[in-house]
Amino acid sequence: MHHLTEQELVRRENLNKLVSAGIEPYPSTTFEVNSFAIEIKNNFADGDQTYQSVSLAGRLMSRRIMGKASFGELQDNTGRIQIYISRDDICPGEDKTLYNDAFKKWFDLGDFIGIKGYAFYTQMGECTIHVTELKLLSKALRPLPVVKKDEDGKVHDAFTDPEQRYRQRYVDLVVNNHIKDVFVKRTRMYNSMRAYLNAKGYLEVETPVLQPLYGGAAARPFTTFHNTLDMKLYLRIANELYLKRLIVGGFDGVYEFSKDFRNEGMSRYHNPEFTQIELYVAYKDYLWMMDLVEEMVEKVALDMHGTTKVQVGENIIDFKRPWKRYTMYEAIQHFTGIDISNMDETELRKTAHELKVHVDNTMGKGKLIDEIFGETCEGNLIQPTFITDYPVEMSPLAKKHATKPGLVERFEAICNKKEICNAFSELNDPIDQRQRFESQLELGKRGDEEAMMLDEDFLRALEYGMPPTAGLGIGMDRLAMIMTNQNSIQDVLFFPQMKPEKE
RNA sequence: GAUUUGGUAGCUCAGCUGGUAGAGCAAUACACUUUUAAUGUAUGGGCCCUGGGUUCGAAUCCCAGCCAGAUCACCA
Repeated sequence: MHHLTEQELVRRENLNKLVSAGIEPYPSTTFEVNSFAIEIKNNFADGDQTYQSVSLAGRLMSRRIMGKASFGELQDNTGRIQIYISRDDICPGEDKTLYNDAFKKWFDLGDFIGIKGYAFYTQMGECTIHVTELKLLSKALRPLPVVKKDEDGKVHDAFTDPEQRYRQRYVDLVVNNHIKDVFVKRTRMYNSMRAYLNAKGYLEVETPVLQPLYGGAAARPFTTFHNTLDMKLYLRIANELYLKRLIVGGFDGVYEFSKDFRNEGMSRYHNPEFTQIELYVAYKDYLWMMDLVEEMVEKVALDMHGTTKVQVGENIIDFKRPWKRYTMYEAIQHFTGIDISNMDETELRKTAHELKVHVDNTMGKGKLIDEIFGETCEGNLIQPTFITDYPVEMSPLAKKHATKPGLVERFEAICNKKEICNAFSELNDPIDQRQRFESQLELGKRGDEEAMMLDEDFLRALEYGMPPTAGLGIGMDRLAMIMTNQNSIQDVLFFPQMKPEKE
């Protein structure tokens, strides 16, 4: 129990006084709500016979007491509306306790109240509820930050400290009502994608979070332990290998919104747990998948904003199809003027030095190309752009390119300088897949902590035969950042991971 | 991890080259029946992040640490 502040003590005293007066501070009750703040404000016109018997519930967020009458603001799920309370309306009899003592002294800002009354316009022209019945629904024992707007609309005492906002998101949501919009939009984004994929007939599935072997991506995992099985388990870093098993099993299209966990650094783009959607569709390849991504993301933008154009920071990003497409070699040539498509490792290393790209001796050909691309191209790609045909060394789960040796059939979509999706024609040749795993094991032995594990059961599944399959992963948090114009992943997660709060 | 900025009342923040801790809002008390950042009068409220040091004296200067933000590098 922390030390109580003066204001917390006052609120506890107020609670006791309410109880003494026979007013239950936490009544067990339902309160029938028939209207909402913003709905009334948007629809009520002076003189209308509508909204003459309304019932609302929410927090009391401000109070202006003028003797026997008071104004205040009630904040419900939709927003705020002014309320007008006159003593003799809520206390028609001799007993004025509810107004004189309870409302004026013992209620506090932040308390949940239920009101009944009728809408009207004040002399100042503000849509207001004239309260005829007032009921305390739940007492608040801690003071909320009081954020105010002056007559020019300028905000005072804004609750902006990011640490407090993230740690006490409940306060952030109450006080900074616009924060809700970000999360409502995020859910709308999920709904839009679900609707799109369901309409195509793909099945939403669930696969294990606790995995005896982790796989499907290059990343360091979290480990945990199962007592009864007496075994080490990993929290998944991707769900790719399980979804492909389902394609082996005969589903033509499966997808999963997957909460994944990676034990790596944190930044404004990285949270230890994050969400991806992964989609696998049988009898398709990566070129087909590229069309799907364009179509789906364009639809998401339309569903969320009513237009394909989305403001992100200082840029307007247009998701209208078709998006630009470059092979990785073309992109590098486009932004540096250098054609690296026929270079060997030595020439690539020399080129990297000339371009002032930081490389080291452990890097092979594929990694060198990837570094050159990342340094010279990514930062230039604001509008959604597909980059295709990656070096095979970087893509142990992707199918070798049908016509281009050393490359795989893979693409990423880059948008606002960041990767938003990664997709390929899935490697379904079990012998090739085993060799790729084995070269990953070699990397692991050399100290690469992100190297993949060899998954015998996954190979067994492939040996039973997997149809040609296109696979896709989209970082939902990254996409949400773009679609809601937020600068940090913490702003699109309700509860971003934080260090423990000190006492 | 590197660089950098910050941590003072419930909230937002002042506090200069060291000299008794400040404002607005919130809270408490009183007044006020159409206000709206309500108003007026009065009142209370502080481990100045933590620990060392310099000094007669530290919120302030120095060192170390903790926490957080921003930028950069790597994984989505």
